[in-house]
Amino acid sequence: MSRPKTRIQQKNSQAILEAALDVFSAQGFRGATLDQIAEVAGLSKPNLLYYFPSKEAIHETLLKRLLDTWLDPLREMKADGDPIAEIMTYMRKKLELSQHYPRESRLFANEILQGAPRIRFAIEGELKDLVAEKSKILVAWMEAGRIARMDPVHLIFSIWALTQHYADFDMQVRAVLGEGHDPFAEAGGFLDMLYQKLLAP
Amino acid sequence: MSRPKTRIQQKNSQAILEAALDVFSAQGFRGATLDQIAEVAGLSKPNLLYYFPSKEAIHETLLKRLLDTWLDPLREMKADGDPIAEIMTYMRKKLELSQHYPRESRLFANEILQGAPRIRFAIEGELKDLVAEKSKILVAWMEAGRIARMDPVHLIFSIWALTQHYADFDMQVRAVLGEGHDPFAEAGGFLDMLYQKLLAP
DNA sequence: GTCTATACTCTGATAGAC
DNA sequence: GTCTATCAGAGTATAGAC
Repeated sequence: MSRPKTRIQQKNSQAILEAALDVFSAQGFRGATLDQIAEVAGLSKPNLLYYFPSKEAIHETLLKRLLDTWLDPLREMKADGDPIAEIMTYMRKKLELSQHYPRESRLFANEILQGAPRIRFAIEGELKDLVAEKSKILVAWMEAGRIARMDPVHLIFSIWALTQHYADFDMQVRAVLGEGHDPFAEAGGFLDMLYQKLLAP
Repeated sequence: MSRPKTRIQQKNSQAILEAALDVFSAQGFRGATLDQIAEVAGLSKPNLLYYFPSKEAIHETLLKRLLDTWLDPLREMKADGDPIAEIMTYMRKKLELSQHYPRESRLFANEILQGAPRIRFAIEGELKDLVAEKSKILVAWMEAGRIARMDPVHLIFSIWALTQHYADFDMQVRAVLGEGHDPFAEAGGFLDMLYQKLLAP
């Protein structure tokens, strides 16, 4: 994708991606239509295809942008910090992503649910490597007796599962809680408590 | 839906639902096509529509069947049992559902991700009521000092999130773990340990 | 750069023969 | 009950005027 040069191109490209994120995350790739995206973006359908060669290309661009945002919090977990604080911070940042970027979370969930046809390479490469790297740090902390011993990869899975649940299953969470709840605030307290107990050496 | 009478009708209806579960769970509602379902079921497309009036009807039938299976383990959690054993059993049964019925889990996940357009009524009614009922039991156990105090609804959410993750994100789990792992066996051990620590009074 | 018009394909559903 | 043929609508993408 060549980078747009004029200000109008920048603006329209952004509007398209923003609209596409709305629609793809809510309807899935096949469920989304260019008509919907064009309407949300305030452009005509052919104009959409002036900026991106295809529906597929829009989707691919979104997934690429997403991945970095998604992995950053884990990248920031450092071996020389306080183990429990580092893990709690990671969990908190993932929960904040769920809260503030639920569309991105659902876009990702849709993609993985369907076997990750478009980002399999990144899952099997970048993501797997990053988890392996951070698992070593976790194991070192365990061996130093600073956190409880457990499978480090499943510990990471647990953080993904527990935080993404609040974005991906938002509809269910809110329906079950009923009115007068702040799901993310409550989740923050609950998960703090959970990981304090789980990690204590 | 009137119940089929002949053996052939029984058999074909079952084959269609089985095939549809395959396709809907992997592709989502919009992503699935009647052609795909017909091919997997070994029938012609018009023949499919002889048994079910529409694509929508097939999907609806699947979701209806799913819901009972999905709620049964929670229904079985009894106030007069041993609190920790009851909760552990519930978690284990949910994990077994993820392991043995991953397609059902993904069908459900697809539906919730997209705002549960077709089962919203059941989420807001049956499911919400069941969770409220079981939350009372959990709170009673907490007040009796038999398990640690915490938000009972988020405790239930945590079980859903942690167990369904292994079905819904199966592709990611396996990719990150790499070869030579049994995700569900490892998850079982990890989650046992997690909930022992979390629930201890 | 943007729009109208349109080509072409896919897909859900129906008609009607057997 | 099952099949072939086919319709109608939706949806992606392109042509070409402005």
